[in-house]
Amino acid sequence: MKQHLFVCQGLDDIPRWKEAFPYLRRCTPQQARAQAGAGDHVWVVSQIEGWSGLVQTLSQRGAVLVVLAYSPSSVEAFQALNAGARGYAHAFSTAPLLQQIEVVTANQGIWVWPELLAQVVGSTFRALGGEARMRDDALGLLTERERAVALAVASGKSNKEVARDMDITDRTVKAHLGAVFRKLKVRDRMQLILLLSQRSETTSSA
Amino acid sequence: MKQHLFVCQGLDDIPRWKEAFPYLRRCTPQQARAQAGAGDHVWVVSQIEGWSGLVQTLSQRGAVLVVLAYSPSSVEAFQALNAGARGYAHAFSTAPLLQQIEVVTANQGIWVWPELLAQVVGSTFRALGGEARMRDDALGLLTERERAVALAVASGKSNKEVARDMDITDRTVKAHLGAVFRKLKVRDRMQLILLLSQRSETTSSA
DNA sequence: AGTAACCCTGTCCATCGGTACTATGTTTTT
DNA sequence: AAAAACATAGTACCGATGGACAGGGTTACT
Repeated sequence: MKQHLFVCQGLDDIPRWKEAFPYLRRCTPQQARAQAGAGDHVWVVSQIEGWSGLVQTLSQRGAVLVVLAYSPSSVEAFQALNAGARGYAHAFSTAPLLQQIEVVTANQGIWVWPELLAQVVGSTFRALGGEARMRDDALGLLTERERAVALAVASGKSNKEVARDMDITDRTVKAHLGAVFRKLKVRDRMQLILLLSQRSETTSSA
Repeated sequence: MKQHLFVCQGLDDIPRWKEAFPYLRRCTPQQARAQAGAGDHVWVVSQIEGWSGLVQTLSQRGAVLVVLAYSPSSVEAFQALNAGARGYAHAFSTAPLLQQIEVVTANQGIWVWPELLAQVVGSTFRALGGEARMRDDALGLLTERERAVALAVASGKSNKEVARDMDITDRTVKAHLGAVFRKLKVRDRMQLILLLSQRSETTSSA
């Protein structure tokens, strides 16, 4: 029989989840690794250590994986999907939404947090489209200068270094960078570098 | 009322489709463009000219788009999804499958031709997922905890997040991280992530 | 002329990040 | 037993970072 496992660290015990799935079982990552099999639905909170490894293992085993995030990000969503998850949603999703996600994933569908959908679709399927258009969705949103700043920062430079290289003030660099963060929906330069390096990685291996 | 439109050129008249959706209406691209609105389900055969433009227009209008292909390809799937389609399937899909797709897309999900999905999901990117794997001289220098911290940080997490995930203080995270920087001879987390992603690239190609 | 978008700069401020130094307890090695 | 390595955690310091807010200058489109 298909079982519903909910993998969390121990603290989170949200009534919403039990409300959505009364037959749901909480368990530790270890238990999930031991018990989950093909056809099972496994919900994983992205706060647990090594969640992506767990997702990868169980999804290869044929389980249906959904990753729940307390603070969703496009980068993490990308990682989740690449690890084999079929869903990526906010951990505070309402019961009806959780049920909706269950319906979708049970039917071979993919469910991604709406705010991130465009981003994730762009970066996930970019690998198949060739390198010409990858600048279009992510970097295409940016202006000339913003793009320059983004690329410089993504290469590991500090704001000051970028400022010196571009012959502008670091205030201006910060201004551009702020716009980049907003447009690409990332929260800091670390996530920016992850987002931007994904394209060269996936393209190079394609 | 939500209507189901089926956009085709004129030749295809597959019984399967009507079997799956008795209330489905066939129409031309022009009719679809004129009639389809928010909430409508529109199935578009990728053989019609300018299908991606149509998909884009209607999806922006709030319609649910599914692209049907006679010879599915990853590139075309990519185009479809980027144009805003929520589904991409084989035109000869069975009636139950079509209904399944309808369920998924009606619930904000994405449905992609399974063979293609495997290709996408299974492709590349083990950069940050493989914490279980012992690899690389660089990470080999690190202790267990240092490696865990390094990988967590390299996946874009902040010190606090890593601390929470590993159930230790952020001071300790800093301590480990300091050791990582010293051992790997990098100045900050930026260079760490650049180093690690560079490594996983070479590893994946090997 | 007016609106908008972009580029540049600035201030203020809260937080984060990295380093230095210290310290305690555990395990392993010598 | 002594030494070394490790994991944890604390304080203190200071620069880097990112957001909020406020401008001024340019170009382009209406």
